[in-house]
Amino acid sequence: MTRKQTIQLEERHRCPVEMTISVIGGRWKCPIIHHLIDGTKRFNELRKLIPEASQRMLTKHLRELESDGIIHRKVFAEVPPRTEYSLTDKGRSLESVLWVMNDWAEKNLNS
Amino acid sequence: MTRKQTIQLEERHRCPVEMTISVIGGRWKCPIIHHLIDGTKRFNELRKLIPEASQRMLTKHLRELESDGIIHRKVFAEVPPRTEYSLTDKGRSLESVLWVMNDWAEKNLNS
DNA sequence: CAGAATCCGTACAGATACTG
DNA sequence: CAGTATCTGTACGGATTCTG
Repeated sequence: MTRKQTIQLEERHRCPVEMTISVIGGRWKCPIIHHLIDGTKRFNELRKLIPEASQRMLTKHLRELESDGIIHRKVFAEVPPRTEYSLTDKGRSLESVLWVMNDWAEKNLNS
Repeated sequence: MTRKQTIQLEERHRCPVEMTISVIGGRWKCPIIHHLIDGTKRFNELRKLIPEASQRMLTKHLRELESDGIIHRKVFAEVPPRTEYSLTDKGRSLESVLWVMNDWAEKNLNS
């Protein structure tokens, strides 16, 4: 077994904290989750709410959040197409975690 | 001003949650903090405790944690040189945050 | 409307060699 | 011992164009 394979193996069982970071750590994942806490949103709504994110990155992060079970993606077979994104129960359970991080930052990073 | 407005306002710059992630989000920062919770460590001790990290990356992340005020770096003017790393108060205050993230992952990412 | 595909520059990360 | 310095590869992110 090569060193690279060993590392990749170890990467699979990172510590839980790092797994949490990998779920919420993307540049646009916090904004996405935050806006979905307010309610279901369509793709272009999210684009307008997070204009700094390119469409490619928004799509990518939405797909990652979906495959991590944080958000639900519902596609309507219509013309023109419509897609609605919403938080899953797992996604909603993240809210308290985010608040803890939020409060820590406000207390300790008053820079 | 409501809590929600606070978040949205800061989001334009970077929301507190993302600031927290930027502090602890590096590949080796969690392992470093974790080992320093157990007590002060020298550079080569950390290398042995986190062998998968290259020396360059370990140094880099230690410096970042230092400049974020999470760890303290004490250099002894000796030959051979000795450097001791320890958590600051701010660093120790992170522990509860990490536990919240840890617990969330264990509950929700049992994959 | 909600994306997929492509191209491209930069930042991040690893390996190796060197040093006070 | 505790780092630098350098070279190199890769992954990330942005901009643009195309499509069912």
